[in-house]
Amino acid sequence: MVIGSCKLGGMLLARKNLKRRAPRLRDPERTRQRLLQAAFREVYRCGFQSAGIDTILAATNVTKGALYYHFESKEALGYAIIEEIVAEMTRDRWLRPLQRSKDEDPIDALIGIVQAIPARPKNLKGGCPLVNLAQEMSQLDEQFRKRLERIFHAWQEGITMALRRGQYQGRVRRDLVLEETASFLIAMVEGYEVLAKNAQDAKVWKMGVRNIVGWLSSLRAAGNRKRG
Amino acid sequence: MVIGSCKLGGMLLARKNLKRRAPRLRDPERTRQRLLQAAFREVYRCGFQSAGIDTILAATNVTKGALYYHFESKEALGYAIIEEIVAEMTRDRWLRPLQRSKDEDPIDALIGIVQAIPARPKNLKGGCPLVNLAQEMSQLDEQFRKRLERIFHAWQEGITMALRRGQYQGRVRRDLVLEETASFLIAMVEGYEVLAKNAQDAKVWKMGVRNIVGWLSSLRAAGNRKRG
DNA sequence: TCCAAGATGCAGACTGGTTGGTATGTCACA
DNA sequence: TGTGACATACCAACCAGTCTGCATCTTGGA
Repeated sequence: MVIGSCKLGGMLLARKNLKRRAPRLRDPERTRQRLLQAAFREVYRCGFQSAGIDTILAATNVTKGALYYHFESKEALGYAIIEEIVAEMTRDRWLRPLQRSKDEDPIDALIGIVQAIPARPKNLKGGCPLVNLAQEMSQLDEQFRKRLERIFHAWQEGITMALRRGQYQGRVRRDLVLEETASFLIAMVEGYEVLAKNAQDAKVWKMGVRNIVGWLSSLRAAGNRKRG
Repeated sequence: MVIGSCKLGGMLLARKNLKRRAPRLRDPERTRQRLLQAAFREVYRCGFQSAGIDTILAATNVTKGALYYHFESKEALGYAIIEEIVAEMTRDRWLRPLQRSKDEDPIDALIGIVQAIPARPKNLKGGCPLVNLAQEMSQLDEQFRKRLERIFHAWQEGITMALRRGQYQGRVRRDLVLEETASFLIAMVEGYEVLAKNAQDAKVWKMGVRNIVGWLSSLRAAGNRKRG
């Protein structure tokens, strides 16, 4: 909804209000953001190929001219969704929390992250935007695939680095191939998201979280057992 | 290609040749099968929504009249793909091998099955047909979702029963909740298929298989350790 | 055994609606 | 007064689905 209005936007708005009273006529950056957000929602609902330009426009009260002024084509719009929204979501949910947990146990951090993944019906039914797009487009459009691949890579790298820190701290088992362990975690999370999406049942997701958390606990180093 | 011509078709053909020389004019079941196979391939390539009826027809040299004689609508065609092709693939790759391995170690059987999942570039890029359809359609069409759900359920049930047998035989750990363990395995397989599909790299898939196999080995009962 | 007649299986032109994209005009703003 | 930021009418392509017509097959009766 209003998620898109970032701090920068607010600042620009304030600056304008000092100069002129005109509140928000001709605010191209805002228009672009609204289009992006609406496009993301539409793509999240129907997939990229079936997402309708007209539907996006109807949802934003923006006209076609404006859209094609800001984005060269439907594909370009898709690329922007990946790079500016999907990538940001991954950073927000995974990478930053992992970086913030500098001195904590990375396994605790990962458990917290997995448990914090929202289980609202809307998210459940919609699945993971990253997986949705990868599933649909990676085979059809190399441009899509490369951009998605970057996100996957960053995701895996973030987990790997956190686990490496944990190894140095003696909290994570030494016998693990960390890159593979990170991929394994990602595969589990995505796999369960697919299952839950199809089942449309929060229980399925909760079961998944339980099992993933159990598996994560098994990564602790010998002296780091917390609870059964 | 010619997979669709089943034994029944051959028998009918023989019978016909006795009556008249006409080789295969007017063979409705064969026509239906060819349409189904071509439709499956097209849906596998582009997704259901973006699959074009005309493309399917072009691939089969069948006309629109024939298609809409055999299938009420595009959706009906999709349902048939799920129930007759995708479900069959699951039975073929998972359920029957598990049933066949009656007296063997079910964990060995599962390892064999996972390792036997083809890693050809075509399959890698295309991903798992079941997941593809679930990912795309389960949220948009309840009819699709229900049919896919049945397959998932049968899949999970098949694994659960195999593991239960293993428990009776003392080959599988007693502390497992088998239904959850089965779902966990499915989630892992699907998750890695998504990763491999996006990476388009056989190494990713092989790594996945290694890790899944390792995890499967950890399900063995104490007296059933085979190797590292 | 043969033929008539209805049913089956299919051919292919056609349609109405939707789609991404464009061309041109216009208004705000610096 | 020019350029940035739109608005709107328009278009060609596409797409699922339909309709009519026709060949082939099956069936029932003589």
